[in-house]
Amino acid sequence: MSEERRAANFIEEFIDEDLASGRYDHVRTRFPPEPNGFLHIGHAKALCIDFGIAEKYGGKCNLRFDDTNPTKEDAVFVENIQNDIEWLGFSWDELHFASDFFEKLYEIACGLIRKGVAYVDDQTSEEMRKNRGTLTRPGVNSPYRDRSVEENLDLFRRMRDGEFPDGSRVLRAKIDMASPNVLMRDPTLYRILRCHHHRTGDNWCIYPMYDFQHPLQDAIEGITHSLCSLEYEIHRPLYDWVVREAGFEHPPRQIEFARLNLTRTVMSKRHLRRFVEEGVVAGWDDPRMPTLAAMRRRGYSAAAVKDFLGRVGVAKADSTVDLALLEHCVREDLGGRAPRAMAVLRPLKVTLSNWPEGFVDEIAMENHPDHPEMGERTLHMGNVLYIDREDFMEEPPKKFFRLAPGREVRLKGAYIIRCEEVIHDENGEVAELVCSVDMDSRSGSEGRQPQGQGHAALVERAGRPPLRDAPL
RNA sequence: UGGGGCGUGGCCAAGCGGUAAGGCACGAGACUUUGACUCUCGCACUCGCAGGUUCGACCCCUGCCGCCCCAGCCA
Repeated sequence: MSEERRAANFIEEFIDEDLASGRYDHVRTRFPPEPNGFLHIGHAKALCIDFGIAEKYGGKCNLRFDDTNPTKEDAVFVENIQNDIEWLGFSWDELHFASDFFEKLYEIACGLIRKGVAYVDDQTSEEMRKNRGTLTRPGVNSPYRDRSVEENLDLFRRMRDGEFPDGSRVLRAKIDMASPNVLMRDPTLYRILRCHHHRTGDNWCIYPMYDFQHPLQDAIEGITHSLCSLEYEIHRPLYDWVVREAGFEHPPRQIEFARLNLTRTVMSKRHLRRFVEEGVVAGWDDPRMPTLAAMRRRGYSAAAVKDFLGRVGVAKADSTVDLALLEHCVREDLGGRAPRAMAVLRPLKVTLSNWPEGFVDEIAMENHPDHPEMGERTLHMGNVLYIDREDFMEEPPKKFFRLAPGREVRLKGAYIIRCEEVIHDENGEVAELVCSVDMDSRSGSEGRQPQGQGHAALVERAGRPPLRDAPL
């Protein structure tokens, strides 16, 4: 680490501090998704931070699946998540699954019970909720809070052995029911849940909660900096409590940053999942989704996505980034190297009145204006073509330089045409245009540019080739 | 009315006591057979508000105001 290197954000400042103070002599981060859906652009931000920080400090980043809630998870998601990470160009050091550590976590839980800082609670979830108090009122201790270590150990073992029905008991941390931080009011560590797990099958009927599993897993993996989003800030005291009570020597340091929000974009996995399940979209990779799979399908490159995330920055203020920035990054990336194609989104029929009968011209169209090596394609032009309705106005305002009654425009790569007649349908809508074509104005020919309006017109836009190569 | 965070231009975001970076968006102009791209110029006398400390504050202190998160046997 060079001394002159300046921290690029507050996370790096913390890490620099830790390295300078000797708290750590290396950096190891982790990206910890729950395999319950596809990764979206918001996850990509966290991913870039996790992997990016490790890379910057010459450290390592692990990929870990926090698969502790089998009711929502599936193996297809773990496979897809790995694909997405690789697509972005990141390589994880170690690959872990929380489920591979269930036995270890169980042992640690027993250790907590022996220390007298965890107990089995028989209250119903309703009773627990009621006794937890409110934001402004402290909670009250569970009547089962002072069970003996032996009884707790026995009960917890029997929970694991499947002697009790789902939801009948939980293992809780014994902290402080009067804590102003509600999360510290004896949080649940384990719950009984009979559900087939995509990796451990039916081996377990008790599953650890995030607040217990996550910090321990970080500690077990030797993570130095556990980076996560702002909503976990209030979990940090509990995170530290768990790691400390479990006796880890070098506790990881949790640092929180603001998650990504984008204008006009639904980023909640809960809603995205609903869209998929209810068929609102065709799938997780439906082009309308904010998932990496969808963006890839739309032609966004990993470089563009990472460039965007880099420009967004890392901070703690809640924010909503303008979608225009993402689009700018994608255009900038694609603009210089993507082959061009023309399309008409809202077609308006144009008939050329003086086009030679039966003549079909072959128009050579460059695939990229700045890259002749990308070659060209051939479009076929006849007496009928389609332009976008946006490129015609019957009563053009001053700054409109495209087609209008009596005006000329050049069809990109082809001829100059003049609007001679506007045909309306029964509703008075413009239905078709009759234009004359200047057969001497073929692209490449000398000189003439459309006069009067001053500019050659862009008549082609996106969907369908305006110079069609097949009858529409 | 509890606790934890955050407030710099339309949207992000630098700034760490010495007199407001950068990007996106937007506006004006140049160029253009993609009105794209590119290029040039413009865009916070001011940093949520009000006091205070200081020669000097966005950066320090005090008090307000606003927004976000937390009462899952989700992560």
